[in-house]
Amino acid sequence: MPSLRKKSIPTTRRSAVMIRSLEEKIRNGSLRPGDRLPSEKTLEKDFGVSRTVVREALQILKSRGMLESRRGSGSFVTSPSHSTIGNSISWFASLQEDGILFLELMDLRILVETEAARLVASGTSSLAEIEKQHRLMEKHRGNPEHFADADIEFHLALIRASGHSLFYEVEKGLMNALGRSFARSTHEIAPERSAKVLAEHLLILTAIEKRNPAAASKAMLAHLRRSRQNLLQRIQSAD
Amino acid sequence: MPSLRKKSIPTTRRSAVMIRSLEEKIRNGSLRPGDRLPSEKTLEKDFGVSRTVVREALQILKSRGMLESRRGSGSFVTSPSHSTIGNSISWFASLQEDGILFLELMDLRILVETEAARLVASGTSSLAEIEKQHRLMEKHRGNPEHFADADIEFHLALIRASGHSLFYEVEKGLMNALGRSFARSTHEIAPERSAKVLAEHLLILTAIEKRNPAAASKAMLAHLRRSRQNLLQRIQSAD
DNA sequence: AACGCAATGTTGTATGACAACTTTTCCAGA
DNA sequence: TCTGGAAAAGTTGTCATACAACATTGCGTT
Repeated sequence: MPSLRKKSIPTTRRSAVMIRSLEEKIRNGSLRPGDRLPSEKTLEKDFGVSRTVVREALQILKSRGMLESRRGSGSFVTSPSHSTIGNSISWFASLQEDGILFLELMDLRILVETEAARLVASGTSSLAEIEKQHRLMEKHRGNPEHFADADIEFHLALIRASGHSLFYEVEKGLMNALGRSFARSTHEIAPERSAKVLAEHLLILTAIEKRNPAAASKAMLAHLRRSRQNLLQRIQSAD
Repeated sequence: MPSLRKKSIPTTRRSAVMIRSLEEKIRNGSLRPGDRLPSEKTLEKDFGVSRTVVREALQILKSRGMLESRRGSGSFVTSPSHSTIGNSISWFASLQEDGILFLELMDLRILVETEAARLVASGTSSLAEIEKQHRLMEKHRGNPEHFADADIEFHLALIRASGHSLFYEVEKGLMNALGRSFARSTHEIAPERSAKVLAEHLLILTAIEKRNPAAASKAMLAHLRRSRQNLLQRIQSAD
């Protein structure tokens, strides 16, 4: 059992210098989103490494969401909107099988959405999309699957309307992580529950339409707190 | 989900099925943190693919922080402690050079830290680490660099004390993304400013020590709002 | 038993080849 | 000249093989 702080500084991987170089070029703007990178063969020569290393470096940047490759065409710098935040939140959630982490996800969701509701009510942006999703939910009251979808879309539309791009990215990630394992169990919600959800949504929507930030955030807080409570019960009953 | 079927599904990558399989084994516990994966040669045969594909799959899992490889030894499942949430937030922030995004990062920071302060004050966890960082800040009042470091550590320690692992991960990412462009300009803070920071921190700390959640979150909110205001001014003056 | 050291196992890198797909080029025909 | 379309060239995806760099195992000598 060595593990005694040996000098074993793991020889810097050849791909690392390449990654730093490419990152720098992206950061300082000489490679901008949408641009095509030099071909792998070219990069091979530029950096004096084998294609193995080139592909490894590109792979790492791809899984960070900075690049994407299209077969036959090339590798391109992507815009950061392709939520890698969401992916990492999902991964963060994936390892804990105890439900505690889901509660933590819900905690963050409460913070973000409550603030977003306040922002929307304070602002002047169009509420058409939110109202549309609300009507959709009423329409699909009988269909649990569509109802749940519209529910998610309602919340996402609200955050979009807040104009806060980071909140939106985070929320997408949270929804994704929460949704996967809980959407199914949400399918079997009783009719009286969906009525309750609709009523709470209506409260939020009304407050926003009246441009009342305090009421909007309060209504959202109440709605999500109840959601969190449901989640908690489900987790405890599962143990 | 608006399934916009792209024309011609571009052939699922061979590595994808491998990734899903390994992810599943990690998730259901048949591969646990610390365990060694089968060798690449073995995986080659198990999945019927070339080593290229095996290495690509492993690489993706590595950059998600799920695995690490040691040359000559093998690939091992890592504990999810160092999550990649921070990296993706940094990346999200890296491309926007207009300061708007920094404000958004600050917005999220305000939400998370305000809530964390409330949690710490409500709980019973030890405050030793927070107090230690506070004393460090006082000690380094004259040294802007060390002062800024201790400042960051103060806030991180506070969130650690809240016991909320997701908040902590998010905060680390935010600090990292904010810190880079923020820390430098913070170097030149005037002495009266550092005094103000210390006073505000003391307010927070006192409220927490008195186990007064409302006061703690209020003090934190005031502190960070002022920080945000500073950031805003600096951005506007830079334009 | 303790130590030294070779054999073996594993990941990292290089090289070459072909498959799958996209973009460009160029030529025949109108 | 212009157009259509097929050939050509370019690019990423995958396979196969070989060796280098490093770690671990196990055997044989002391």
